Amino acid sequence: MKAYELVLQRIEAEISEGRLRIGDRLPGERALAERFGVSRTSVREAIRVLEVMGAIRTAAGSGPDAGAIIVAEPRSPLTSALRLHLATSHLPIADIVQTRVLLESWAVREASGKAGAAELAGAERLLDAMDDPGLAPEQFHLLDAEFHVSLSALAGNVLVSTVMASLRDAIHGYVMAVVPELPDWETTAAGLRREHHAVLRAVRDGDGDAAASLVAAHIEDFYRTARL
Amino acid sequence: MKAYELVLQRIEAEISEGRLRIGDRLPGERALAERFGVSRTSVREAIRVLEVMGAIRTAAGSGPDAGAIIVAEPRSPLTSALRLHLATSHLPIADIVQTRVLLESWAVREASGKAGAAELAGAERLLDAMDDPGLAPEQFHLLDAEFHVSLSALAGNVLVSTVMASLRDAIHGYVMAVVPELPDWETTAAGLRREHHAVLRAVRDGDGDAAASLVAAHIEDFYRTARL
DNA sequence: CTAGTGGCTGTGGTTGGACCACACAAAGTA
DNA sequence: TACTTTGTGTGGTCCAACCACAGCCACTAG
Repeated sequence: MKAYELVLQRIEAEISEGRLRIGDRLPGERALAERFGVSRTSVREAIRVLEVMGAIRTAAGSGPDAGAIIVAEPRSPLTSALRLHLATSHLPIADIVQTRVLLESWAVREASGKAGAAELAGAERLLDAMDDPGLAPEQFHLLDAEFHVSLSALAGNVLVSTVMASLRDAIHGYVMAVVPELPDWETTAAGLRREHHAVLRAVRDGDGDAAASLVAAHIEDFYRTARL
Repeated sequence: MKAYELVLQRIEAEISEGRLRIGDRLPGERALAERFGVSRTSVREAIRVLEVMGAIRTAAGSGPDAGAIIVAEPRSPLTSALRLHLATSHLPIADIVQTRVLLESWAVREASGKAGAAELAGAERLLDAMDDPGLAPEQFHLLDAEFHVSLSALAGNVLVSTVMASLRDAIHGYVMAVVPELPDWETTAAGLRREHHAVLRAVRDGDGDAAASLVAAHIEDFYRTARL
């Protein structure tokens, strides 16, 4: 077994057994190297891996925020992995869109009637912000992504909403590359706004079936228009 | 920007632009270090990350299989990330089960009628192997996992089947830990076998709705029995 | 002539040591 | 009291070696 794998295993075990919890600080790299009987380099490789996996956050310097701190950021590793495998062309964009439709329509159906006014407030605020007619496409899409993610979060499934967010992040670049090609951005945006409001209304009214089919059509329409 | 991030970015860009394709070999670590103007250490950290992300495979020695080779193994990073975040207790098992039900019932519905005899042959062979009454629980569950994954693959969505496989892998340890607690393994196994055959039959007959509800009940039943 | 053997070479894997930039904390100073 | 300086511990980076490994190749014993 490689040295960094050993370190990885040991640290993961400590997290698993609850000896390390979120917010805790790992010992310094030099201390870990000594404890595990490996070089600091190997410890660093393990730390790197944990960092890109979203399990820890590192910062130099001293003080309470310095060092390697246990966090739970499941979104970033999913996003990176998706982006990377999208790049190898072994993961068709069509599959991503299909998965989005699947997850998101399930989420809004699940959320319908279940989500109270307080939970819906965040989504409404995003829609309000998107109503600004002077918004640049880039800003619009960032808000759009946030809206869809917050909608998915209403279903209360951490995994689903995390995957949703990662899917959005991973294809964001592709979407933005295609926006300038659109024949009429203003018209497209107006349609998107209208559809967003309709979806949110269905969720608020507790009409799960309507919300699901609306959101599915909304997503599929956009990708058809964008020819992705 | 950190040095290893720069290396990561450059290599990812080369993959993205098609200059590096699956099966290609990366230049040696020493050569990359010189090309990017960083130390070999930083190159190695980037390589490590790409490795755990399932984008490359490394091997020492010489010959055609040695060095860092571009691969596409999207399953392993998802599995590791899930396992890791499962360990931090910020990802409830219930969410994973719910997601499994969601994805898998969609997959079998999609596959119903679409999958031909050739595609179904693999799944049937697995069920035959699971009919062996002397099978140990561990072996049974490995075959079980394979069956569910091959079932999901029938829908033809790479992302969905990959996520499915990762979900199974990530919770495999939890499942195996609970099997010895079951009051009567043989009875449980018999039920699982029966349900598997029923699901496969529905898929073969093109009855998507039946297949979806059968597989959903199958999964939920098992986790209820296992009290996970 | 063939089969085996040993060294050569290039690969990733690992180590120890050195230095840097950073950020806070504490001691010193106006 | 308020500011400045110094100290200390953190991660970030680099370097120069050495190891283990695996293929390749020339040499040698049969």
